[in-house]
Amino acid sequence: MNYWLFKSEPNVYPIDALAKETGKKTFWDGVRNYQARNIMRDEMKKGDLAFFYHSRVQPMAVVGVVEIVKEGYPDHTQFDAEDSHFDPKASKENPRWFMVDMKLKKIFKRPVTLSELKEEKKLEGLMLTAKGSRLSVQPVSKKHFEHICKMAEA
DNA sequence: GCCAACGTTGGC
DNA sequence: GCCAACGTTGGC
Repeated sequence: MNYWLFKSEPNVYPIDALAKETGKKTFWDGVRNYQARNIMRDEMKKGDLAFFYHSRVQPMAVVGVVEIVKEGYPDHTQFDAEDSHFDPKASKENPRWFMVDMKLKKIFKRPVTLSELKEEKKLEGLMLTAKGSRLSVQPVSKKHFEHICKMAEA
């Protein structure tokens, strides 16, 4: 079992929105970065857990946990000329972009803020806090995942 | 709103 | 296949 982290801007899609989805799950469309795509297409497995991180807006923090409920499949927005994520080079026979389905597991009562993540020595090597790291879907080690969960409960 | 860091594109 | 130009991300 592997662990991950999704970034989201809360003004676009806050964690609260996950709880309101029909059937309590949502597809994570719109990712247009090859590294992130590869992770969703090839590496994420059903049952994997991931942090949900709020970026760009204060407080920037890990705000909860989601579970992967469906493995990588083509992101339909790439085929839709009306959609802002439309990709003219993608076709249904040859899709370029993939997404997964997730469902909410837990909203932290005490979100773990970015500055806390940076200060914690045990989280050295965490991709999120690495300089210049912008990947919107990224891996988290088991050790780091568990430690951040502990921080959220403290 | 700024801008550093990074990713992608396209001319050569 | 290089790399300049451009676009985007995301913390500050």
